[in-house]
Amino acid sequence: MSPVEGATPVAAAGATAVAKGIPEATVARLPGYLRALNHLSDNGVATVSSGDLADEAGVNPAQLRKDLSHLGSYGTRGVGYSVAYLRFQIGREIGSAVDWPVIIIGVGNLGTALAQNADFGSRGFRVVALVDTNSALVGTEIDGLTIEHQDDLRRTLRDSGARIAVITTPPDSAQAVCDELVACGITSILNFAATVLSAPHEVTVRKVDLGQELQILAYHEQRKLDGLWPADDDVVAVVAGEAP
Amino acid sequence: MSPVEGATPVAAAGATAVAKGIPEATVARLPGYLRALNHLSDNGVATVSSGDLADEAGVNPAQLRKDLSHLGSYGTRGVGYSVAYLRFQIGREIGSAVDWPVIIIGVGNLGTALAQNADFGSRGFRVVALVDTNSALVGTEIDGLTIEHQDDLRRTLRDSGARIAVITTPPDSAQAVCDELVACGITSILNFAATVLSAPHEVTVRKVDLGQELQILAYHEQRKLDGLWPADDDVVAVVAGEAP
DNA sequence: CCGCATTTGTGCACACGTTCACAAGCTCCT
DNA sequence: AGGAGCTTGTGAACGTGTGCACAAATGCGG
Ligand SMILES: NC(=O)c1ccc[n+]([C@@H]2O[C@H](COP(=O)([O-])OP(=O)(O)OC[C@H]3O[C@@H](n4cnc5c(N)ncnc54)[C@H](O)[C@@H]3O)[C@@H](O)[C@H]2O)c1
Ligand SMILES: NC(=O)c1ccc[n+]([C@@H]2O[C@H](COP(=O)([O-])OP(=O)(O)OC[C@H]3O[C@@H](n4cnc5c(N)ncnc54)[C@H](O)[C@@H]3O)[C@@H](O)[C@H]2O)c1
Repeated sequence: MSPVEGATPVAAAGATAVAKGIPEATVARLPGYLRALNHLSDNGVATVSSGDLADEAGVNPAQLRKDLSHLGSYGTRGVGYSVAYLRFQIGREIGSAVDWPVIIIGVGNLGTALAQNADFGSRGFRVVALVDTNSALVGTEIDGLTIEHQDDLRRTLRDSGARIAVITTPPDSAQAVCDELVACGITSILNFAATVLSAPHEVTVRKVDLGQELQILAYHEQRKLDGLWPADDDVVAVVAGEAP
Repeated sequence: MSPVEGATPVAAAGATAVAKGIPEATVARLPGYLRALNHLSDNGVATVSSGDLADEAGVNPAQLRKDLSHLGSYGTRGVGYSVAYLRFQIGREIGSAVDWPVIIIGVGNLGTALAQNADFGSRGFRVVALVDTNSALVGTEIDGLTIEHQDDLRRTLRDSGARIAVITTPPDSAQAVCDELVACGITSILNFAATVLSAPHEVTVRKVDLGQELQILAYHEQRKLDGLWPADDDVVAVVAGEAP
């Protein structure tokens, strides 16, 4: 589309896309597309059609094309999308080009599992700090990272340069931890505690509630057992990550 | 509303509500209301208005009322909702009245954390079986539960009576595990592996992808850093769990 | 017994998200 | 060079979700 576009995908990179307004629903699906593209790339696929990519990502082909159209026209009619180029463009758009530094607050069962999870690295994130209040934990190491005390949060944040915080404390402490993080300038929080966090509107807060997910499953399971199934014909295979 | 309504909420229980069609978006919020109600109940609150409950659950009051109206008319105009009664009704609707038996496939970092998580019990779920392929793990115990071998899946499912399966295996194995579960009659699956699972449409599959959540956060964080913030005035504090 | 303050339940309008259907554009083959 | 066969990008229809605004209903105090 641009006058000169080399074989190397990097050439035609513009500013951060349309600069404004990618629908939230689209943003929520872009990571899925990126994962699908990585998978295809690993298998040596160089070009992919919207249909095939949509299958891999588990969405409707029209939806995929509309989503991608919000980033720009990166496909070629009659051919499809260059896997490498599209991967680069989506990666740039959602900021997976850089390695985001992440801090984990609350190194219990879940916090430890997250800290040891190798998956994060391949997705563009790096755990750079661990914080807890339990003095028995402070000072010990996980994967070469020393656990710091919650009282030193501000210093730990400054030293590590973390930009995204993950809260894995018990629900009671979550709001207090959130307030402290916000006071220290953190504006992106992922919360695993089963509480609604209130934060200033410029702070992005996302929640992952396992219990909630199970309860939604239980609702559907109960309906099936109640014999209301398969009374109607609508699709029930639901894949959620954000809201349906 | 019903002619005779005793102090004990159990009296007026009908069939499974309107029997059909509670919007999916509402279903996704009901667990949150239930949690809020439990919290209020713990604090000795007996009656609550839609405004207060909405605050606790982090939603719009009108939304809350509309959601609840799908279950029936359980409030009293001029007064509000009985915490105990509403809790009972929502619990019955989403099936949290019973203790759902859960099986966890893949007892690694994450699977172990989930198995040890006491939260589940209080939300109406009980881990009744653990399965793995790693022979070093099979036979060992976690919280009094012996880890079974994946090859004995069918027998383990039958013996434990599990109705909901949680997949915490590496992504490569997830689809195979899913297929086996479906073949054994499981119709509700929660998947933590970063893959899109394909299953028959009568099987409900939900996905939790931490990497995806972080990437969505990273997108917003990048926009803030890019100085596109606070250029516009719209709300950005997003709380997700399902999808929008 | 009546009027007032309060809160629910819901009709309605709007915004957002999804899917269809098709013109525009590309490649390849003859 | 030209047409056949695909595939993208997008306008338009449709469906779902959200939030306002208000009538209906309840309790209370005088
Ligand atoms: N483990 C799971 O599988 C799971 C599943 C669903 C939800 N959750 C939720 O995730 C959260 C963590 O779960 P967990 O199993 O790891 O709990 P956990 O009790 O094992 O760990 C909590 C950790 O947080 C630390 N902590 C407490 N207060 C703190 C504070 N103010 N600042 C810093 N650290 C603090 C504790 O010392 C402890 O190490 C809980 O809210 C739980 O409900 C966990
Ligand atoms: N640990 C985390 O915090 C985290 C975060 C995000 C995503 N995930 C995802 O969750 C999944 C599990 O993560 P983890 O850290 O626990 O990994 P892990 O490697 O620690 O555990 C995986 C377990 O699954 C078992 N397993 C492998 N194949 C199996 C099969 N066919 N049947 C039964 N069991 C099998 C392995 O023996 C192992 O015990 C992965 O897909 C990972 O990407 C984990």
